[in-house]
Amino acid sequence: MQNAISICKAFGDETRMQIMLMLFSAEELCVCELTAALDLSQPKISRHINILRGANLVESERRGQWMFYRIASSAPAWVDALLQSEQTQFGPALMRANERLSGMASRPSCC
Amino acid sequence: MQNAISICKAFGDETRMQIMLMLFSAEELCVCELTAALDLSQPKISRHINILRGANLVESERRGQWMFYRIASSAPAWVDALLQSEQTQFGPALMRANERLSGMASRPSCC
DNA sequence: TTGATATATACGCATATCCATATATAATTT
DNA sequence: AAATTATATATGGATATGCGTATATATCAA
Repeated sequence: MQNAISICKAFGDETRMQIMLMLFSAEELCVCELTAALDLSQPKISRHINILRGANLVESERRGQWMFYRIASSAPAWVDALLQSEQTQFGPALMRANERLSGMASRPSCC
Repeated sequence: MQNAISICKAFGDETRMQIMLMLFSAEELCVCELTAALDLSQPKISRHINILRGANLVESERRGQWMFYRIASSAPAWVDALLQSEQTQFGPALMRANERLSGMASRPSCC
């Protein structure tokens, strides 16, 4: 499914909204980075990321042992507008998440 | 609640998406018009309209025995973009709904 | 007040969703 | 191959959501 209803269902959960907002501001993150940033369990992140993938909201790419996720380029334009608008509302929580991300030990530095 | 998560939850259901699309194209409709247009039971329409109201997506106004609903002016801009985009996808179904609405006997002709 | 029409809500049930925990798979390193 | 790290999935249980039917409330007309 790639229709608006599935997309809205995907956005209708705080964890998934937070994941999307993190990907929106960071371009690309792996599961362990999201786990650290949002201070949530790894299975929880994986499970929710999978739902976002089912709604075609994120694309994945394996690089070594890491799975990197980013917002799908095929997402409708209003998704961008939504995230832009929410970035403001979620401000404080997002700040804290980004601080945790910065403070993360041994961040997968890419290749 | 008036945040994006509640709004997305509200949009994450086909009946509610259809109601919103009808209101988007018709400006203002009462429950019995929605019931006829979408060919759904009255309690079902009422129940879903109430959820839309809880998400601050619609405003209501009683006029005589009828309750008229329209899309809330306070809705975020991306809601408009979403509906505009969905209007295209839902095309055929919306056409049929509007035909049923036109064919409705004794439509509440206002005031 | 009685009856008719429009709308809202309550109830019981089926299904979906979310969670925490445990475990499986996959890539990497030694 | 064995150990380690990263990620995905399975399981059981709690809560939420949606549905149909029945009923309550509200407005109007007579």
